Amino acid sequence: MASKETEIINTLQTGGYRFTKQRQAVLEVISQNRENHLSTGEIFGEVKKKYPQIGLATVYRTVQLFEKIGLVQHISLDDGRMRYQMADPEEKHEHHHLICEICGEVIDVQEDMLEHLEQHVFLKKGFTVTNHRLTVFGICKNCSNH
Amino acid sequence: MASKETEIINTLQTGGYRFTKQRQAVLEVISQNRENHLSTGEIFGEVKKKYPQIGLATVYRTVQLFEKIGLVQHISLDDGRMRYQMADPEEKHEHHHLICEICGEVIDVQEDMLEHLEQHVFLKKGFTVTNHRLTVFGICKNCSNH
DNA sequence: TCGGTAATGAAAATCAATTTCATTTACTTT
DNA sequence: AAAGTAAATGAAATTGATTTTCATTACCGA
Repeated sequence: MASKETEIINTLQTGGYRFTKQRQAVLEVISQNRENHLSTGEIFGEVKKKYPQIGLATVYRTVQLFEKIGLVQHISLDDGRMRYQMADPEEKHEHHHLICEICGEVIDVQEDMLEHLEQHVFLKKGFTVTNHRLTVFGICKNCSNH
Repeated sequence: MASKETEIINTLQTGGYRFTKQRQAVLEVISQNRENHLSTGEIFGEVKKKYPQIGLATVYRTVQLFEKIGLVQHISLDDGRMRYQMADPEEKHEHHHLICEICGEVIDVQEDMLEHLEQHVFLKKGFTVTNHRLTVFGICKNCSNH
């Protein structure tokens, strides 16, 4: 059985892409910050700790490539910048986020509560769902307890 | 009973704001394009037809003010610009959008299919929902029929 | 009408993201 | 291992949306 990294290298090579040091470093940072929803700029900052010579454009190009091959997925928290996180191959859609309006914490929600919504929308609007993004705003448990 | 516009003027004045020609023009454009989900730049373009002297910054400031007082709401279609539409005072939350991945059409979904999700998330995560945003991607009826 | 505050327009500044381009790196073929 | 070729990179310039600055103008209450 191939290791996780070997798999990734294969996926890249199949598409004619290379697994460079820079790409490895970007992947490492995203992978080690699974719960942090880093923006591209933040990823750049983390990667620079290991590879100070890396360029910002490379990070932008890399996360976009990773998203194209399904390695990561972006989320938008409406603050004007893209954030990236590892994609779960088990999930057919993006998962959802709870955003605390006080502390800004982002809590992932894995379960898909929207299965019947897809059928509903198809019947009512003739719209075939391929993906969805749900962002829920509110107050997290911590902030509720002062 | 106060007219719609009188109400708006009152809401503005209560907050110490004024109802200027520019604000009236911006409101008119958003109001007359309820189904168009105009971006701020597009609103600017429309308003300029009536008030060529209006500045872009004024439009940006105006839509943000309108959102603050609850007159309009923004939606983000992840294309890097904010869009604004009239807020429906009947709705306690934002409504939802179906976005066709082929033609880009944005279809509004008024019904709130997520009421039970709020309770579920509160019980499971201790998270109190104040608002949510659901964006559904897929293929619209037109594009399905070639 | 006067005085003060809010609002405006134009231009400059910011900020995320993209593009350009010359250079470097990494596979593939000798 | 060396050469050839295409992909990848870094730095800098560019773009596009949005925000800020600042001098000027418009509005409201005394």
